[in-house]
Amino acid sequence: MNYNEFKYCGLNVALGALSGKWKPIILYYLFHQEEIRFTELWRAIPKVAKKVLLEQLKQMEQDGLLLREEKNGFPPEVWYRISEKGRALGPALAALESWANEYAAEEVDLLKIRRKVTLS
Amino acid sequence: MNYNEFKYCGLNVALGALSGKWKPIILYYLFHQEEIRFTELWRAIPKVAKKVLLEQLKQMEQDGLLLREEKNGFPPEVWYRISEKGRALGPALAALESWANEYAAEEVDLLKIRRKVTLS
DNA sequence: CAGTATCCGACCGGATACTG
DNA sequence: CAGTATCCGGTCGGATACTG
Repeated sequence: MNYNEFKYCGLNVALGALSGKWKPIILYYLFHQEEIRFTELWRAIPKVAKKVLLEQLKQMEQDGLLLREEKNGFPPEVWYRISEKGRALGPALAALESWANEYAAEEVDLLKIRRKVTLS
Repeated sequence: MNYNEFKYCGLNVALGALSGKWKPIILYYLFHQEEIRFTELWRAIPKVAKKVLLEQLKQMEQDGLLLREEKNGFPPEVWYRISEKGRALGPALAALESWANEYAAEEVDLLKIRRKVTLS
């Protein structure tokens, strides 16, 4: 595999779909809650700006990780749920987590972490 | 698991260690090449600035993903190789890759992707 | 050859106010 | 309530020149 092949390889696609400050925690709630309303999710995650949360949800929807259901009416009511594609990420996420638990047991203050996962 | 626990969970640690534009491709070479010299790696990855490549290698070394061996003398000669901890990421990376191959078969132009994976 | 020092642009995430 | 519009600051990555 040379560089040009690598650019398109699946690993980068997967990491790209996970790239976003709040996506892991969003996935966590979607995995454990079957269906969650926007404001509920927003309140569950303190310190995230509404705009940013919406951006990341939109990206995840475009990537097919979650489903967005809008129940029309007023006031608006939007529910998010994990998609099949998103749920299929479960094993990979579990593998990452168990790796960290085995090899990086020390807690890390993630408030200080700020590294792109982006690709080229 | 509430928000504060989540901040420290293993998934975020793992994604943090993978967060960096060139880390996946660096890992690729380390997985397949046993030992690789800096310039060789640099030449293998076109379009990456030497400074940036060094930064990411240093982060990966600090995270314990790779080992850096400096053979003193002149000219300097530095070899990088995967560590045990780094190699242990293999299954998780393979899981991500197979997920992408199954669910995101369409190729994506990664040159256009630029999303942080960062955490909070 | 490996690494450092600068400078810079782009982008991401944060804060706030506003709309339908 | 869900979403948009602005504005802003920090940080990451890119380019280049330089050093030991």
